[in-house]
Amino acid sequence: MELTNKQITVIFKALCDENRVQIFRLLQNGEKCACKLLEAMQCTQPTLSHHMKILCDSGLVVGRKEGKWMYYSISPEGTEKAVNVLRELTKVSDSGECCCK
Amino acid sequence: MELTNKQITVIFKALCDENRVQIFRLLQNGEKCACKLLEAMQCTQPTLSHHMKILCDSGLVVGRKEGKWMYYSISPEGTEKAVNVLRELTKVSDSGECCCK
DNA sequence: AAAACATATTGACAAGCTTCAATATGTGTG
DNA sequence: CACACATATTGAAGCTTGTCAATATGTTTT
Repeated sequence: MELTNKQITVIFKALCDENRVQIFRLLQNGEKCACKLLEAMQCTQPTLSHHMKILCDSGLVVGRKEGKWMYYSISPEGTEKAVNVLRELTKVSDSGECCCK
Repeated sequence: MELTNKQITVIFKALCDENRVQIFRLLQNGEKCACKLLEAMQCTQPTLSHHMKILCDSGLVVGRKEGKWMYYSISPEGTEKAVNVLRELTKVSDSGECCCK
């Protein structure tokens, strides 16, 4: 299953913002509801909602709705996939020399 | 050695742009000089230079100067570190439940 | 059904990023 | 030393992203 360059950028955009990195740290000890995340973060509710959308789009985080609450957690499948993508993309085959040498 | 949130974003910004993802693909089969990369990419020389700077800043790519040529390659140390950072940041400890539950 | 609550969406503005033309720096060559 | 060449830097334009106030949507409670 090959990903396009575009799809790859979507995954890693999750980690391109300090606030979103902070959200990962908050989610490390398990699922958290949006209200708890909002308490811990220093931003408004719409801003948090925006970041959570980007995180979910990346596949690294999954959301689960329960009544009026929204629970977010780190996706083991998503993160495993991200690690594999990173590994693949940075794997060196070294099958040749550059002509300029 | 703990990284700040900011430092983590610097690493993954390397992979937030389609062109830079493309550059990784070009570097996968070994070190390449800037002129070869420029040939393969569809951008101007200053733009490539800018992307290479971001890639080097991330630590995922290293540059080596030889005469008037600049050779770039994927850094095994940098990529290993990035994988570890990604693993650490997305590791779930699951040491508690959210209060809202 | 209305009120209270949690989260999402919209629209606007500011900050940051990508891109290029022009120019600068540094290296080898005649 | 002057010229050609490879790459880097600067400055400006356009696009994208992050942020917030205001508002909308959907859920529970009274």
